[in-house]
Amino acid sequence: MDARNLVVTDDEAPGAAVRGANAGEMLRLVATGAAASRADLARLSGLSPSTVSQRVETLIGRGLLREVGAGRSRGGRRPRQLEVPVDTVVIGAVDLGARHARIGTLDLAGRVVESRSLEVRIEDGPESVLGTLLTEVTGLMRGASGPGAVLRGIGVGIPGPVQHSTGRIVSPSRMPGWNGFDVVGFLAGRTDVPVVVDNDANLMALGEHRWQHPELDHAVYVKAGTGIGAGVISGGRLHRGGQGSAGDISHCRVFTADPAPLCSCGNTGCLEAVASGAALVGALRERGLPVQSLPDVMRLIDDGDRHATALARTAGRSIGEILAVVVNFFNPQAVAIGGLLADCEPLLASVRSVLYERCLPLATQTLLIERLGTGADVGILGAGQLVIDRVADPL
Amino acid sequence: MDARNLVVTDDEAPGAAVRGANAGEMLRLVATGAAASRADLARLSGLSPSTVSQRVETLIGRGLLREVGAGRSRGGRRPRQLEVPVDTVVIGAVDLGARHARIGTLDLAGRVVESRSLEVRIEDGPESVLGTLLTEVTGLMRGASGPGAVLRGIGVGIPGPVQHSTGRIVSPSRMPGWNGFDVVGFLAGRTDVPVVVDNDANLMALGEHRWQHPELDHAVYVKAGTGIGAGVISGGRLHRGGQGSAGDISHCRVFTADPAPLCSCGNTGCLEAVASGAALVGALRERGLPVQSLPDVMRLIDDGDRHATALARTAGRSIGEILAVVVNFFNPQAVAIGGLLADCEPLLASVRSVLYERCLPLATQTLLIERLGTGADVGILGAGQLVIDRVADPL
DNA sequence: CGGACTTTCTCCAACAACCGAACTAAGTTT
DNA sequence: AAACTTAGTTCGGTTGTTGGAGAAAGTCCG
Repeated sequence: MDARNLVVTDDEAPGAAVRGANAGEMLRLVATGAAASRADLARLSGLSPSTVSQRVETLIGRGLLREVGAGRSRGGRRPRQLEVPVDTVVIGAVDLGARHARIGTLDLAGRVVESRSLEVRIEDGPESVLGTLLTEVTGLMRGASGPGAVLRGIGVGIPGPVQHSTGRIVSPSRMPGWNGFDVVGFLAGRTDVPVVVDNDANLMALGEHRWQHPELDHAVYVKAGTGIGAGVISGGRLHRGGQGSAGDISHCRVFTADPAPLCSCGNTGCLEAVASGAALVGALRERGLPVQSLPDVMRLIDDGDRHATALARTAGRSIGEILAVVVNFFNPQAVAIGGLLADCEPLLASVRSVLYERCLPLATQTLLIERLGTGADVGILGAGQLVIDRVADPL
Repeated sequence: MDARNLVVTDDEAPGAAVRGANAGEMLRLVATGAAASRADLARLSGLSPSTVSQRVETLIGRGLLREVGAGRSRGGRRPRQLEVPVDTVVIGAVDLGARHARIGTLDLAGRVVESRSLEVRIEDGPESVLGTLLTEVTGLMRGASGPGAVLRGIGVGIPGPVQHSTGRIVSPSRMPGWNGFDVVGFLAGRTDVPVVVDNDANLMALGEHRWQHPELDHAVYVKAGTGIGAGVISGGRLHRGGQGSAGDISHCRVFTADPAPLCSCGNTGCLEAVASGAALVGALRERGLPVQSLPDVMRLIDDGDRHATALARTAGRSIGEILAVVVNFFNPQAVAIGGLLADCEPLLASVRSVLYERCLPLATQTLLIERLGTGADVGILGAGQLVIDRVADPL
């Protein structure tokens, strides 16, 4: 009877040991102030001091990190402080939405330098929309950054299915004229820096995970806005699935009042047809209420309108229903809800309620259920992560 | 405009490059006859000849592989044939079920040497049941294997939630007296080889994935027997989730005829209360039909009983409903259904039908939906994989 | 003030896992 | 017999890592 056999070590989640050890994460640690020196990085990343030294060297060589004098002593030699060259490197990001786009510039830490929203008419087609946005982003960059700043990459989020490997859009539901469009190809022809494209919910997941839950292995991030989507983190990495459509829960069927609403996809009772912002707007208009868009609905709820609040509760229960299956199946450590609808407390409460009611206790006992911790910039933050990972890694 | 930027290489799935390159997989390649020599292994694993040579050397040194003369020439030097020492190394496996347990011995290739079923009374408690099964397995090993055979590890599957990291059982639903039991600790005290424990659906997934879909990155395997569970493969590896409860879809709510059946968990309308073997037995007995157990139900369906078949179809639709959410959310490349109920064609057809109806076309267009390709031994095959991965790796 | 710690960081040897090229070995084909 | 083929090893090199010695630059305490 050998004591060694008593210990069944858990198979380290793949990449878990490396987490915090890739270039993007090191930059973030430095930029957030979590690490100011090589020694700090060694402690936080789990790598040996020698390795950190080496890596820092190559990052400095690439202009992605720099030394800025000595810091305060902690009882020994003073650390040589590190800094991310915020003023010389810029990343562009676009988070395209249904009616609005969020554009921004980010520094190498993945932090937003400047961002703003602008209205877009998605039906103008990809060339027009993306062309304009690209111009806006480069304009933003030139305006905001120092004269020595260099654009190193652009990340784009699309509110529809994107094949991340090719950068193409695949049969989107509310983007006429965009089907099959090669976003990466189009943009790469208009700029000389790397371009990465992904689904908006994926970018949201990436942004929220890195900035709020970097330590979690498995998490689900739901974007409940005009449409409903989700981004999935598995093993610390974005899970895109076999066809890259993972997280697309918008057409899952939910329990509804009897004439199940018809969805744009042709099916009835889809989550999107019941719980999306578009569905709420539609339902309230049918009742003769004066709502034009989702913000109007939110205002009604804030004002305590019974019908609007009831609809929000129903929407929350429907989202919760689907998430209950997701939580049981996937057993994430966190479920976070973002998008405009996440600001609606009754909706969030309903989601929580259904999750606790319909999930295994084992799955919910340590489950975090929360509102997205990051604000309107979460999408471009995610885009920044994607770009930094491509630009900084491989070391 | 730089051509390099046009190429957006897909982030290699983690481990995909290594797949087929770990020790367990090399043994399997040799044992299945897919590879007979070092050169074959190099071709199939993607590793360089020198690396393969090296690895084979260490495997031979560990007694996990051996050389057996030269093979036929293919126009050049004759290969030095390799063989897995089937007669000197044995692995024990137990796949515990509700009323029956499947036990077996496997060779280093992960193939079953001998297996058989035996009845168990799970309510006798873990000490009694596991003690008996351990005795049976060691007996099987001594009987079947050559005199030089050495047991190198034991894998155990449990029909309930298992915390794989500790080897403990956590609040199982139909296993009175097993809650919190430390299976690994118990068995390690009675044998001197490594013991690994996991949920039965996870083992099924592991077995089916390795033997039927080793090339797939993402797949879902459903066990529809007396209970309903699922095993999840993500990134080529078993996904256990944050608490190790991933795949436990038995208490997801499904659409039901009006008085939603009460589940053992206290909720109503659970998948398990509608579509599990136990539920079918119960429903048919309520109608006064003479069924004692799931095989009786299967017989009724085979005989064309209307009620039984209708119930099976309903069960299939319910399973399909949940799987539709799973497929949309997870976007696997394959969904395979095993367990006794998978032999029921009407049920399988209903699952397929609902999946194609309720999933994104993008998610189903290349999705494989099939019956489990491996038979009753799939669980112990999975257990074998788990043990081999522990015994052979790290190289 | 000076010696004894501390902390920070670098240098170097070593290691693990891998690869490619050159080479040996042992065939077959023409 | 020469020319090719296939199989396998040896060896040096690459990459990414670690650990330890030790240099650099402090603080602290008697």
